[in-house]
Amino acid sequence: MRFGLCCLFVKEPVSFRTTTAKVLLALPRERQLTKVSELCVTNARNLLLALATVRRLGIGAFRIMSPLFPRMTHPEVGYRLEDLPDGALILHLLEEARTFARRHDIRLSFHPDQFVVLSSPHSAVVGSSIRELAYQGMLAEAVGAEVINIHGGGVYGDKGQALERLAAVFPDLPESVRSRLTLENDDVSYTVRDLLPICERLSLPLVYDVHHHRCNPDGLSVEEATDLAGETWQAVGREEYCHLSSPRAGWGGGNPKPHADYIDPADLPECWRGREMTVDVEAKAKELAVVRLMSELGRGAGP
DNA sequence: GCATGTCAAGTTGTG
DNA sequence: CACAACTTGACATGC
Repeated sequence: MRFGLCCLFVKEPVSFRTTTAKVLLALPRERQLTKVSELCVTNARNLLLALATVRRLGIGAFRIMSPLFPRMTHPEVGYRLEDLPDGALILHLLEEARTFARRHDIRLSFHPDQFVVLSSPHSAVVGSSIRELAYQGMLAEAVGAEVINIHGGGVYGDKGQALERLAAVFPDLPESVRSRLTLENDDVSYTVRDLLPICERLSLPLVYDVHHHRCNPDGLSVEEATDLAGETWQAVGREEYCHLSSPRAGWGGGNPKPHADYIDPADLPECWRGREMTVDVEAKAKELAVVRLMSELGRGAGP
C-alpha cells in the first residue's frame, strides 16, 4: 500500500503561488504574461521540490494542485505556455519533474475542482470544463501524471440522464485526457453503485473515496466497493487509487463531511491493509497527517 | 505591521 | 433565501 499527499505542505517549505484574473486584467497583455511566467517558473520549481520532499518522507504519490499555472484557461487572461517569456524553461522543469517521479516511482494525479462538470446541461459549463481538462491533460502529459480524476457532477433531477450527457461528451475530450480520466464517488450525489456502469462502459477506472461512501452510502459494504472499484483498475492494468479522510466532527452527530486535520487510523478500512493500492490522504495537516498515519500503521502492524 | 474581505467558474443541502 | 462544502494564498484595503 502506498500513501499519497494532496497538493500542499503545512510544515515543509514548499509553497505554490497564484494570482487572480482581477489583478491580471489591470495589466497590459505583455505584463500579464511576464507576471504569470514568473509564477509558472516558481511553481514548476516548487513541483520538483515537492517531489523531492515527498520522496524523503517516504510518500509514494502526489496530487498536483490544479492552478499550477494560474488562470491559464481564463477566457480573458488565459495563455499558452509558448506565449510566456520563460515557456521553454517551464517545459524543461516539468520534464525534470517527470524524470524524477518516474525514477522514484511517485504516482502523480490531478483533481480538477468543482467547476469541471461534464454532466451539466449547460453547454457553456461543459465547454469551459473541456478547456480546463485539456489544460490539465497537457500538464499531465508533460509531468507524466497518470490520473485526472473528476466527479459525476450535478444530478439535475435525473442521474441517468446526467451520466448519459457525460458519456456523450467523453469522445470530445483530447486523448491526453481520455487516457487519464477517472470518476470518483462523491458525498452528496453519485455513489460507487451509480458510477460503476458508466465506468465499465467507457473503460474508466473508478477512484473509491471511502469517506464519501460513508457520508453517502449505497448499500455496498466498504469491502465490496473496494473490490468493485478495484476491478475497474484491473481492467486497464493499473494500480487502484482510493481516497481516505476522517471527519472533523467525528461520526456521532454533527456534519461528518468536513475533513479533519489528521486521519484516525480506525477510519482506514481493514480490508485495505496490505492491499496493492494507492491511498490519497485528504487531511488538513497535509504531509504531517500522511507521515503520522504511516508511522502509526508501522507501529500497530506488529504482534 | 496586522487583520480582513475578495477572488472565473457549479451544484447541492442545510439553517 | 444565504451560506457552507468541496484547497489555499495573493493582493488590496483599512486600522
